[in-house]
Amino acid sequence: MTSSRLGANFFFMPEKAQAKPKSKARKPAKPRAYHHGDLKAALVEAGARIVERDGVMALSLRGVAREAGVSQTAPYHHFADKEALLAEIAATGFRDLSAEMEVRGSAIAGASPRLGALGTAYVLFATENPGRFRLMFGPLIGEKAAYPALLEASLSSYQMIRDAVAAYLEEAGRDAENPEAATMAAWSLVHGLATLINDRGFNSEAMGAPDIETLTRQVTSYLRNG
Amino acid sequence: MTSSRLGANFFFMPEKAQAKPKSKARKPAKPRAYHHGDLKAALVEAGARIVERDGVMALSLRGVAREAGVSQTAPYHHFADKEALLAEIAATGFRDLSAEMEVRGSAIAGASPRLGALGTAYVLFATENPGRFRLMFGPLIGEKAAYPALLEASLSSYQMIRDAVAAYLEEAGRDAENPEAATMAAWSLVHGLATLINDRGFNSEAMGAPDIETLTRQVTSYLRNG
DNA sequence: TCTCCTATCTTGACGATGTTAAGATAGGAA
DNA sequence: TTCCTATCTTAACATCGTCAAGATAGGAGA
Repeated sequence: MTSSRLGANFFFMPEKAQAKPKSKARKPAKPRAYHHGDLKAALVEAGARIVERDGVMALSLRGVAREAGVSQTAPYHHFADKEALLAEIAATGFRDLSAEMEVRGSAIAGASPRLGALGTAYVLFATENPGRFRLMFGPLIGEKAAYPALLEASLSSYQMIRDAVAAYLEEAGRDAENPEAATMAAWSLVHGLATLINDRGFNSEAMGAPDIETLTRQVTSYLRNG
Repeated sequence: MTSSRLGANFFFMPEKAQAKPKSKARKPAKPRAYHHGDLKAALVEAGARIVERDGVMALSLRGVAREAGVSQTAPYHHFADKEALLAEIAATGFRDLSAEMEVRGSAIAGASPRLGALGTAYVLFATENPGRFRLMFGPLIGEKAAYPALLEASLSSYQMIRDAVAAYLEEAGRDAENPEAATMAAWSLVHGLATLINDRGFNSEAMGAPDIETLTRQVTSYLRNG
């Protein structure tokens, strides 16, 4: 009953009626040679494709094998189990995230706008790759630290943000502050924003933010203005 | 390679070696009467119990039925499918979240500390009920807006935060600002923090924050000081 | 060049899961 | 007391993750 003021524009509201992909096509893409050139990479690629096309919950090991045109148990020669494949896909997500932050941030001069660019890159990556983003932070991978490649890639992303935050603090003459805590605040803000956007937690237009970049700038500005 | 500076204290690192619950006990709790008094509520309760005990991924419809001491297809007389059950469990999560925010926030006088109390309540709820929290925001429930009870409960929680933020802005003489955007910033911050804590995104002790309350206060303070 | 070793890939099978179909039961309305 | 219907059960199906055992082929050593 307390929801009447906001109406249908906030929180978990569907923006449009969206048809489920479902894609019942079950054709084994291509009959390949007996020894696939680099099946491991092909499986990761196929898995990422499925995750973005049909969603995280529609990702099955057998489905990935089908998409790669290979038998159902072939993946077990390259991954210990399904979770290991998911971890590898999630790792590519962190690598792509880092790359996108690098692209958007490296050319910018001041530490403050550079930090903002990283935040924008973060939210944009999340909204453009919602499947992998959910894989990277969702519960499908139980113990994420158990996968070295995933851990390495995620630490690398963290490090980029941390360095940008530290530079920001230094530029502001606040070297004494704990950069870890400030990093956590910055990361939390963009991460929460990305998560809420992906879950359609709210309608960005109702906030006067026409696109995600503007919205991100708008929200992150609160970290400076209070 | 960029991870050497932070070492093993950040991001997806396991805090302790944690044994998996696994609980292989398969006893049908109790032989009940043919017509269960209120099976629907019992199923939701059993599901919530499993989700917190064994994790989100270990939650199966058949398992919930077993826990409730009922046949495997009995839930279908109360829920359309598994997702509908999950949505109901997630809805109880939002209701409990709202209740905890109410308890921690209502007694506090000023709008600013009250907002801080809500944030603390939010993070505490997430860390004390990680299973349901992951259900509430994770990918297991695909289209969350399709479940009226879940939508209603989540909107109610949103409303509480929004009201607190609006009061905060008013107290600060900033009525002109868009409360939606400020709400999004506040929500994003605590939501991201809670998510990252639950995924063991970092070690709170390394940041000089002995407990979650202190950590939350520390991180949220950046929203005021920049 | 030929042999054979082994990583790679296959088929076949098992238990568990979500879900549907069809039948049994019981509590209350007529 | 009769019987209607919501509630619950058993049986079955396709799919999933995973293991076991066998087939294939590409390259190393002769």
